[in-house]
Amino acid sequence: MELTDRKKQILKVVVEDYIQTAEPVGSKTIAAEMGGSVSSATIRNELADLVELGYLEQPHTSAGRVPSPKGYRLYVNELMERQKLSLDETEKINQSLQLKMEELDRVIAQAGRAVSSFVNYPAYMTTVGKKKLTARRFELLPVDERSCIVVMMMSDSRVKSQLLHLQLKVDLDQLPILINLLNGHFTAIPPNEMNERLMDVAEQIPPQLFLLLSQTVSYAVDMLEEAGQREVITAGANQLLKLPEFRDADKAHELMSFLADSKENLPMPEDDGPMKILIGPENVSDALKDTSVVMASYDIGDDMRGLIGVVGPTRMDYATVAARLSGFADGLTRLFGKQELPPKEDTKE
Amino acid sequence: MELTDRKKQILKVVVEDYIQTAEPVGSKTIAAEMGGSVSSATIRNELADLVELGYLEQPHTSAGRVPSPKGYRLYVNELMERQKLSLDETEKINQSLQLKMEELDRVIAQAGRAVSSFVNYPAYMTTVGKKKLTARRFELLPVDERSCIVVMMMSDSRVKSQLLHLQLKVDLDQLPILINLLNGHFTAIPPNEMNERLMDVAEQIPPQLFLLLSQTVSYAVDMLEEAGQREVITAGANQLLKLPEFRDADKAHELMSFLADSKENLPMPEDDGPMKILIGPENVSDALKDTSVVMASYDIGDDMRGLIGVVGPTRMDYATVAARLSGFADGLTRLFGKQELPPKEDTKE
DNA sequence: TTTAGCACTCCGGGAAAGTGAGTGCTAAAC
DNA sequence: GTTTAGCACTCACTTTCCCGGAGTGCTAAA
Repeated sequence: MELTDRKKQILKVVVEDYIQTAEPVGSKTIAAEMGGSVSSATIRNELADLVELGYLEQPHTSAGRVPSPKGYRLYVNELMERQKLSLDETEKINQSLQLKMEELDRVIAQAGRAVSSFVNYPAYMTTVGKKKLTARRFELLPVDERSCIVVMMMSDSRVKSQLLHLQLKVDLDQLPILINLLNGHFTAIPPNEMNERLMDVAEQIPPQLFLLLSQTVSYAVDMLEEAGQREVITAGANQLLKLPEFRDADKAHELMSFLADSKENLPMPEDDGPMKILIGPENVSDALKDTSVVMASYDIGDDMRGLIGVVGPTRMDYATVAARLSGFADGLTRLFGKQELPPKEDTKE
Repeated sequence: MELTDRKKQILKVVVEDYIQTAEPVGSKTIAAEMGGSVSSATIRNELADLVELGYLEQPHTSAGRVPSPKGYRLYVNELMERQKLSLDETEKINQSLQLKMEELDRVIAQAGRAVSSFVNYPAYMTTVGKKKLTARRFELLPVDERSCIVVMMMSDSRVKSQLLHLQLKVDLDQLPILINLLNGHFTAIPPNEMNERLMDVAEQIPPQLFLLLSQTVSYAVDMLEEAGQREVITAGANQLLKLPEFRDADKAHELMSFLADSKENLPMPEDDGPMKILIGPENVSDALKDTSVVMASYDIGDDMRGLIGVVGPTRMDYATVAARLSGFADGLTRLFGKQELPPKEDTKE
């Protein structure tokens, strides 16, 4: 059953007023805000209906009205005006994304901080990739007879490297053999198969080479597994404390702890479009039951996507947050698009 | 003027009781805790003296006593019993330091989280190194004609690498020339001199090689500067909210914001031993004026030291925190000592 | 269907009063 | 001189009570 236009307009006013003030909104205020075309008594009748229908709630008998999650949902879906970013804001976003291309994690972390301080709510960020990460190419660079550098290029074109200290001296002439072995047998396979593969090739080479090989492979496995698993970082949790709904230390603590160590259970958009909003009880995690989350995703390249989420009270300024967040998402897509380097022939598996 | 033994004992009881309860301590409680050898009236006389001398404070006329910073200082210097870690605790610390040797930053961050959750206060971590970071060795690995991998080993033996996308095609045969150039002219000099040096060698090579060279050098400069500047990470800020002194959202917010973005102004021990305690107003930063900080440092190797700090209310459990923190510091020293790999002949400059 | 009017509800703040932990002082005991 | 018991006093904290005001729901008129 559709709401009348007037009811919708009233709902909109209630939501927007409540978002600003965090105080229940009374009929008189609404009447004023609607330009005096109707009296407060009329509004009261409408309000009673809206409560009846579940779009609004009344903290107690003689208080104003507060939007319910259902109310927010309707607001977000139909009533909210999609905001455009001002030039100034776009400018600011781009400025905060003037990042040197460093390691991916660091870029994301920095962007996360920028997002959080730009929307004034805590933010979290992570990445998702459909394909399993594999090694694309190995190199071994001799340093001295007791150590060498492993370089591994991964299927997402990131390059990782580390100094390895060898248990045994290795003949430098034999390094090419190892490199061939690595590139021949250990590329394009998922990390969990690498140890098996290691057994397969064990007989083909002399034992002292095998030691270095297994050290290298073990490093590769670690790296791939670590880079492949989604890490969630959060930023700006302290922003919560400015909000009246989190002045209660217990509430704030609960949510902040949740944000601090939830690595897995933060909401992620699996399927649909670039933007998603979860309101209050729509969240699965208990800790988020009376908060809202706005999420956006962006392209990183190589079939990876990045994800930004913003957490706030249900009384969140959805319009502004959504606008700014998608501004950031666009900015990040552009950032990674520009710096996206490599050809990626071999990522089929 | 020295305090009598009894005064000291009373001070100790007050501090330890207050640390536990966060409530002003009364004469009766003290008398009881001292085994009834003296009456509460006697204690009251002593307390009055201790207030007079500035070791204790009285929130208001008819309240119990609370230690002043001066009182805590005496406690920390003389009265506090150096705690030993229980086997169980040592075990836990070691367990939480079972880290794979990954990138330094990540290891430190992880250790920071462990520290924080082990002492139940926020922790911050950073590194300090006396010498300027330089490049020790370069390598270029061709990928295809439009891209190659730069590998740079730094003077602290860390290895960084990245895929570079080339603006111009480069003849693979010429890479060795570049590598020689890099290793000959750009090692063991601080990053800020690299651009000058780049000018110096400009004439020696053909222009299209120069482009790749300058790209590589620019990457090297970025890397060195970034790795050389101390980054401060914080963990467990939410722990604050459990403490009665931070139930006030404004106070908590102030300190948490300070921790979140203070990259420079957190206290660092410059000189002295492995452990340092700053109490309340002994801190320089305003935001820390009524908090205390316990710091420890540990060896990373290659003339770098790591630093762990713990922030809490002046009413901090100094004995326990100090013990656990130094447990961690030892653990980390051992961790880095074990995995310390390389020979370091060339770090002289 | 809208509006004005009115009695009613209930939150929030502030004053008043009671409670109790703890003190400082005095005078006696050791 | 030091310690102790006794006692009146102080002051934060809690509870209770009261009141104003914002906002409601209902009714009756427009």
